[in-house]
Amino acid sequence: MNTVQFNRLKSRKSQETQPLGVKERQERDREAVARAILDAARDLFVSHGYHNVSIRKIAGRIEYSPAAIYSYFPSKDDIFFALAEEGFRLLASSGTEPPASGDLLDEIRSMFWHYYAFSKTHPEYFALMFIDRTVPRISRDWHGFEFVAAMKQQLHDRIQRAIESGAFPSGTSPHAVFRILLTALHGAATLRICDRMERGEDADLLARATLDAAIQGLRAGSGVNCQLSECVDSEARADRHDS
Amino acid sequence: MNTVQFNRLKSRKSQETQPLGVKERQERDREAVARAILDAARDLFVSHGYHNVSIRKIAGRIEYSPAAIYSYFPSKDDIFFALAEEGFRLLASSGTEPPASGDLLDEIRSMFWHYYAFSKTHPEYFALMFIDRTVPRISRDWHGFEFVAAMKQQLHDRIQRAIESGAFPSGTSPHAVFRILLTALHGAATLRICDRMERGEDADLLARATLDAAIQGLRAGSGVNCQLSECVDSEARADRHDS
DNA sequence: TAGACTAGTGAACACCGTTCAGTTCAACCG
DNA sequence: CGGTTGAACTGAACGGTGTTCACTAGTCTA
Repeated sequence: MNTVQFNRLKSRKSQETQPLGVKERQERDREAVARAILDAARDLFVSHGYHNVSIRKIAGRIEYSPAAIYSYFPSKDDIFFALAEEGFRLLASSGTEPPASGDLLDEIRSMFWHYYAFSKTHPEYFALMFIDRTVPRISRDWHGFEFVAAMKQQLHDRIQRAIESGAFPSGTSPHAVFRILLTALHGAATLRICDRMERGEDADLLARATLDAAIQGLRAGSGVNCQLSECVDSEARADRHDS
Repeated sequence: MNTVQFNRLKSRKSQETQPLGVKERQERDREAVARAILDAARDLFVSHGYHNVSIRKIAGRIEYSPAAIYSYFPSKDDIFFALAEEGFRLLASSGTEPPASGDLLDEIRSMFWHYYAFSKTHPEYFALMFIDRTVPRISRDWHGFEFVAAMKQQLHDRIQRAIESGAFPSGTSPHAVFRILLTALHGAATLRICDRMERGEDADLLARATLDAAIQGLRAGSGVNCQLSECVDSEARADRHDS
């Protein structure tokens, strides 16, 4: 069953024939159970790891039968997708506030560092959001979250200002800086989470060194004009019109 | 059953009471079947993706019962570990030959690029080797492969020579360069494989830009003296004694 | 109060990794 | 040659997975 059909099923009885309050209470009940399912799923996957979460265990924890879950979520993947959205919200909500240290470059560094820090404090969320390949919807749809776009915009703006202040060579694409730094840190984060560090290697040090090297390289003029994606074009054009 | 017990089981009948040739033939047969199992597993996992490989499907493909597999491999994880080793051998065998272009920096760049190229030509191998979190042995044991160490040593040497030639600031740790560049490219490779690129983004361009930025940053002196891991110490000391 | 509708269940289906008693059969020994 | 051994292999099972569906119990509407 696809999501459209499922949503139709959820609100099949939408003619307002009930006295006021009944439908609302039913809706509240539904939402409470749905939330309980997500809470149980989150508990399991945060503490026991992201595999090891089964429909039956979730159902057991909320004392429902496994089949009941399926009238709240069309599939296990959708539960994980909802958790991923939760993760993105978590990342965005804790990462939007820059430290306002005065030094633009330091601010940028610490905002990117936040991405890596998130991978440490919420490894299971991070794995689900950025590494998992079993829930196709995540890789397809995560760019659609508006709070992710907002976070990205904040970083873009700050990078733009850094370019204007001369921290990066003029003509540098803010989006390219954004993607390159994120990619570098993403490497460090995934190496750590997937347990591919060398023996005795300090993950934080490697992450820091890789981020510093990438920033330094960009300041030195690497990738100044590279057009990494189509949307760079439009965003860059918009930026140019704005300023 | 652990591996030691399993190996003992494999060669339990090792008293030479048979006429010459019989034991050899039996051993050859065993190896042929083991190879057939790995071939079937590889076929399935290269073409149908790394999940979607089940013992029952492997058994079906070689027309054995699922239980038969377990007298050749102690568990499914061990089959995947054998495939991962195959992958590391593949990566090392195709990556040891540097292009000898004359420019040391270009040689280094292209040897690292080979890592990223491997992630494109053998995505399932790459995912199993560097991303998978379900087969603990891989993350634990892959550093032990001697051909991996050899490949690493080659890169270390080349980086060392680049430092001596002035391409990187003197005092730069070859191991730090190695890890930082690998981390940066690893980010690009995993973003691509896990399908977390932006819409319309060119993965190769991002990888190239990230690698270039990191190289440029290291040339500019970022991370010159950072000690990323314990073995850096010993290796760096050995290097110093060598030269 | 009769009918409609909903949430929830139990049982089933088709998979999965793994184990084990039992069969088959080639190789060995007397 | 006949009997014995032992390895290879199988079928069936165990406990697990995601998912579906006929059905029940119970609440709300008319």
